[in-house]
Amino acid sequence: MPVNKSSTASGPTTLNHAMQILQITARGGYRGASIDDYLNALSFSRPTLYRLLKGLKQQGFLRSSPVRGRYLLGYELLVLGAQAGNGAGLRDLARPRLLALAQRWGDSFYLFARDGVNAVCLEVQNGAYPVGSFVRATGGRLPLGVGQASIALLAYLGTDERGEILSHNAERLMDEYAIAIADIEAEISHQLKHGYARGVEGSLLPEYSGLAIPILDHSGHPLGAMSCSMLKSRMTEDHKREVLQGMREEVAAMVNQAHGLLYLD
Amino acid sequence: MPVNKSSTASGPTTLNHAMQILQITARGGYRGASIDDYLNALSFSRPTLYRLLKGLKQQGFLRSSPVRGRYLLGYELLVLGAQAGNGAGLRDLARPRLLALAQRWGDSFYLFARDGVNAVCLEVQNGAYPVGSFVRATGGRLPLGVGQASIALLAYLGTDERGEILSHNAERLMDEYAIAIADIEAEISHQLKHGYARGVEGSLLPEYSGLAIPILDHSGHPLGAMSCSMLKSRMTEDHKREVLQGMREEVAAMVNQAHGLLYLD
DNA sequence: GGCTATGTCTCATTTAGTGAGATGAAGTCA
DNA sequence: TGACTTCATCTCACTAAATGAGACATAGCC
Repeated sequence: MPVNKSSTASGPTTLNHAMQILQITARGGYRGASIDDYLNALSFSRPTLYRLLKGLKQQGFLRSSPVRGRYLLGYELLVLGAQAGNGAGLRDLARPRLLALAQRWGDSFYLFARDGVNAVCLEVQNGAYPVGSFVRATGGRLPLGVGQASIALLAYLGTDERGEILSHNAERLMDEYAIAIADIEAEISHQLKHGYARGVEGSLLPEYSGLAIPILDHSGHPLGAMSCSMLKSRMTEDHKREVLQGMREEVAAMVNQAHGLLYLD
Repeated sequence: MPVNKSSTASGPTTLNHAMQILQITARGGYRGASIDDYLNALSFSRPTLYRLLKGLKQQGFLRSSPVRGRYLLGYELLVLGAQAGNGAGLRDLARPRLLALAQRWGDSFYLFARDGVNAVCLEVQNGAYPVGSFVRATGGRLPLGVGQASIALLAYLGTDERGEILSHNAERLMDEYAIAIADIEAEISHQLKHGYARGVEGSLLPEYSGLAIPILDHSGHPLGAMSCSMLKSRMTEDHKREVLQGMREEVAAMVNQAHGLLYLD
């Protein structure tokens, strides 16, 4: 199967080839990809494949698996990824705060940012209580609309932009998550009215519930969202109020710290 | 200044150019890089630079900063990086165990893997007690020789390979960390004799101490190392014994789980 | 020791990326 | 508002540099 039929792939072909290789490798998970995986999915010749594999290995973007003939993603990606997740310095600011929240309340707390039509998880801190979540770890990506953090992010975008995103995601939201656009819009209203998001109930994870609040810059644009997730049975009114309060305090402190850093040259 | 004079950069030039761009961007931290940063450090023309920037942006490897004319690392790197850190599935196996250890003992626990002449941090779980560490987060990299996890990794490599790594790192270890090769070798002996590593005391972080144990596959090769870090004052004999025991149990369980997964096709 | 699949090499071909400079677009500051 | 600076794109000729075909080498495996 082709790698990503929707990618319009205009740049230098070598670059596209290289990225396709990385995507195919990533798709193999911890087992990586084999030569045949590449050759089946790619449109260029074997020597070229090997040339690119070699180049990517030298750059640290790939490494060879202990199993001969298989390739894994290289640790350079991990290093760059760690940097990438720290957009606007948000992650560094959030990490200790998520930890504090998780330790205090025992629930699991998340930092999300917008990534095009998706929400991407920049940081997770699990608490002592067991939890189910759409993302298992840093780097997890969800279509905007799924999960409470999505709502918090969507709510503070321009109406037109939000509309584009939602119509782009509509089919996927319905098919994969059984979430309707109208319900998302209702929750966005709730977010705007009450200052926090609850997420739309879809077909997945029915026994879990969550909360999210946006992280806004001085001009009201969303830098990210902090969210939490817990078993529904834990979400009493009292607990909800307490956790929300805790999250609000941490986010307020973060934004304070951030204003000293952001947008400065 | 040039990006990386030591990298022999042989593959397709476009690929190298692209990777240089990513490295320069990463070097800018959360502020990213500006056009001039690129043009000063690179050897190709401005149109080419823009072409590559465009291509990298389309692939999600870069995104433009809210500040016009600056570029940040893209979230695709975060996603791939998360995958890359899960080599052999180790990270997924380790995460809940690190969390359990951190919650139980309050210290900070780490998962490391070897990355050439470096050790790379695949996962961190901080505990309730404050801690100083060489790596602040996932993706942190240290020259092998620094930190207790390094010792645990080095100890189970072949003698010749270990020698190459150490002589490669020797200068840096001395200059940046005030660590001598002889001391590292002494700690390696300790690791081999007692089954755990303590790390070599260098010039940095004198008030912290740590422990590490290797994660070995069936043939005795190191897949990674689990380590912990704590204030020296917390490292009583009792606490040390308990924590070591806890780590050993978790690692044993991990390896058990892993053997079902590793090297299978 | 043969077998299969991985990885490398050579070389002619020409695609496809490149540079120089001009042009357009987007902010910025007076 | 309008001049100015810097970012970003475009055009086009050029040739460097990536490519493909197929032969060759190497490693693991039975």
